[in-house]
Amino acid sequence: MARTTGSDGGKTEAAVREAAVNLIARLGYEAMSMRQLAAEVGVQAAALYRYFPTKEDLLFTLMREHMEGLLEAWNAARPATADPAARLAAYVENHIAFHIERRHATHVSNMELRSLSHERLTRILKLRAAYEKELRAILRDGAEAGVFEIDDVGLTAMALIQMMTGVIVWFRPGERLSIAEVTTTYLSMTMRLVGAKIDAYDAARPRAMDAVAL
Amino acid sequence: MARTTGSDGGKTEAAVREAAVNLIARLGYEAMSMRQLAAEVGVQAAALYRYFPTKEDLLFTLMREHMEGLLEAWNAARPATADPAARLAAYVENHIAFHIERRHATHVSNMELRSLSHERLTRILKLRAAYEKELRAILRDGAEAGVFEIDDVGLTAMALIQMMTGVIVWFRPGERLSIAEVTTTYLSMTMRLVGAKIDAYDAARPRAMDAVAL
DNA sequence: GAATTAATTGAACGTTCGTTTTATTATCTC
DNA sequence: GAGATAATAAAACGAACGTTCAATTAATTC
Repeated sequence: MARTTGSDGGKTEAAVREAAVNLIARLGYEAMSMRQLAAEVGVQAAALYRYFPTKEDLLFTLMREHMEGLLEAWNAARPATADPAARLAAYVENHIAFHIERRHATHVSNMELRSLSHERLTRILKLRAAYEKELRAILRDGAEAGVFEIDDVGLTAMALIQMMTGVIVWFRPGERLSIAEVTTTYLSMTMRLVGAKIDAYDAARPRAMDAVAL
Repeated sequence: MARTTGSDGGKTEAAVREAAVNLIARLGYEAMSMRQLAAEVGVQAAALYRYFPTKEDLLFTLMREHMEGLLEAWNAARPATADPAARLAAYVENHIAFHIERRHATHVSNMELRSLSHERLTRILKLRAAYEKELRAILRDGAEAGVFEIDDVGLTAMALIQMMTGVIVWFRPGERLSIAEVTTTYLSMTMRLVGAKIDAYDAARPRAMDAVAL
């Protein structure tokens, strides 16, 4: 046999990406074989090489698009205001929503970095650094404006990101807590952690503005 | 050749364990080959099987001993007092000190769980659950006593553990910050996060007790 | 110092891996 | 409907994998 009826390169590639994210998240990059991935897609292993020249190319593509998607999501969600508390709240909300929605891709991007070549690792880490820099800027502005109480901006940024990203380790959709409840709790923990002077969680929500004492 | 002069089973086994932790942390369990590990120890691959019947046995042994060590360290560091803030401070200090000291082993225990058989995975997760239960008990006591302000004990415990364990991702001994500085900052972030009513960091240190307003 | 035990080597086993090559068939173009 | 192109199957490649086994030598025992 050769080309199968109804075969479509676009659909196959999309199916490969989705299956790869799930398989790598579950088994790990090294443990997933190309034959396993092909079987999941319903295709022979050789067919995968029409879309990705090597296994590492596939991994890198998944990671790069995940990180670019994260930066794009933040650029879309970034509020216009200069208020550090409102910006921090938006950052937290975007981060948690994005990571819960893409748990598997996040797992891959965080756990499989060591399987990339040096050059590609550097490119992914640059994207990550750009994203983290945004948080540090918010924390620095808040600290300088006196609305946050922060010992060490860099260290606090890392602590917050680890805390927020950690959600994907234990969160399972449809269990005890909803995404909204988790986000609310993480927001208040974040605001307390940075020593926010006002109830910035409410202040960050325009519809609740009038109820907040500024 | 066969047995080499000066060869000693005890020393070889210890060398295997140490090399395995470092190699698995750096390359990942699946990516590390038994031949690579043997070369690191200065021995042939077959020699490894005198000490560990399979590669997975080696992994499991490293993980189990790491988790047992963590529980033992906490049992040794656990303070006698009932004061939640003091107990929380002790938990944070012990957690950070232990994890920084054993960065590589922690990496292995956190990242390679999926390479364990179901039965062994369960055993490791039980040890982890026992350790996390200790933190939840502290948080619950503090919330009930009114010295902590906590929305959700389980969620706060997970957030704190993720935040604290995250230290091993970016901390490198001998760089900008010392272990003591990191611990101090994490302690104050923790106390703010749980809404501790008093400066529990100082309260947890007997020598500073008299300076704290109770 | 002979017998026993401990520690290791070197070679080999069967399997699986990522990848390549070639052939074959479906779909599209005109 | 013929020709071009896209999408896949099937088979094969050499390399590397975890593991086993027999042989060999060092250290220990008596």
